[in-house]
Amino acid sequence: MTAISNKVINRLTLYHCLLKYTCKGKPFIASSEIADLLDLDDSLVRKDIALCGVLGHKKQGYVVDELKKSIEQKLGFSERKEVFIIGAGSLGTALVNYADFKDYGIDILALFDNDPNKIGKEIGGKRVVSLEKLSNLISRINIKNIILTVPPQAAQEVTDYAVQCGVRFIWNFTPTVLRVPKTVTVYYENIVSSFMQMQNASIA
Amino acid sequence: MTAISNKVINRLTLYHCLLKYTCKGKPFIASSEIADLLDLDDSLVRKDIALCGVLGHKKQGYVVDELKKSIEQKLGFSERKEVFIIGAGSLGTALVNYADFKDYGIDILALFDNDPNKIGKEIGGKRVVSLEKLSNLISRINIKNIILTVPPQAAQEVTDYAVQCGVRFIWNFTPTVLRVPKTVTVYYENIVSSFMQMQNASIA
DNA sequence: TGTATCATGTGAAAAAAATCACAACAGAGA
DNA sequence: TCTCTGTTGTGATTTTTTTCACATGATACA
Repeated sequence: MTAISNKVINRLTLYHCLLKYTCKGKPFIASSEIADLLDLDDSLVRKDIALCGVLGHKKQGYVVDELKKSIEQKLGFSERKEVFIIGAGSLGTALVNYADFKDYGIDILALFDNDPNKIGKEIGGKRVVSLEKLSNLISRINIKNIILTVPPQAAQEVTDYAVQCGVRFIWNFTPTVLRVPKTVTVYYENIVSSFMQMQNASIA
Repeated sequence: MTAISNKVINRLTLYHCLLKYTCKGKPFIASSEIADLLDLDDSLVRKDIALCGVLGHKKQGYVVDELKKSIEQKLGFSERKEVFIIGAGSLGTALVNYADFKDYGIDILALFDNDPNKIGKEIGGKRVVSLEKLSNLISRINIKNIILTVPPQAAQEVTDYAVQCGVRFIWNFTPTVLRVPKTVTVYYENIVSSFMQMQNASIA
């Protein structure tokens, strides 16, 4: 089981979306179809698929259902991943409501916030809890992942606290760079950068 | 003016966040500081910075203010980019409220939706407009960019319509792959993939 | 049954990205 | 003033990623 690069993860996830929504009902799909839709080289698609251990069929392509399941397995979609959201603002709310998360095993347990008007209420069926309780809850149910959707000014402070509480992975939706110990992984969901990359595509 | 790769754009944007929030007040910053915070090689940081045409100072590093401005210029943060959001659900709402967009020149003009309960209302200070009016508005004010935040089931249909209306760039927040003509660019904001990449970091 | 076709699977080559290594030299401090 | 240090800037190397090219062989169809 070789490690697989982020680029491959990204593409496999897109193939999976494609199989899930675009190819509904089709029994087979060719690498060239996937490649055309995503503007990739077809041999690259085949190599990605090979990493999932799926074999295609000459003159037919890949079995959609099998390929979809193999991607799910390879990327661990069916393993349950419990997550807390810190910051019950509109982005936190949007993520709680992101319906597809459950198909990927991403299970949001609760939201945390400091705002007394929000604490105790429910958003998207999940309870909003006082940030003070984070420490307690993390140790009790051993949560490793948090989604950070607080205002940028508060990001580092909240991060320090979360790290102290034992968090291991921080999915950072704030436009800030976080100072964390080496044992903690920050993944930057750099929304603005995405936009710039999109615009760049016009030149490239 | 050489074209610059998406990876570089991504990193430069992060450097910019860092300069904006983390380094407030400091006059200088060394490539090694940036590298440490972002877990990169310092020579890579220097090469990225060189692409912006900024020169550093021996034994001191880069002038924070100058570097920040140069990144803004290189990535075109100050050029105004007008955008429509299609889909006034919770994700659309979150993006309208994303305060930092304006610092990057991203200007959301309006939201579009089919829901009669939403049409005519305001979200985050922007008007929600009937999707039917998209064609008209696009041709009148020549909008090129849309943010797509509709439910995945509706994504392709709305995309077809938007393309027909003359849209050039689609920032796709839905977990779907879109069929578009070669003249249209889709940028996939593959939220789930980000999470998987984050988890992957534990192994890598 | 035979043949032509078309999609796979994969080595080899090319391109892109990152790392290494170090000369240069400005600045700090004795 | 002199020396030492720390940081830049960059050429060379390595690693990673992508593309190219094509042999293989299953399938459709006559």
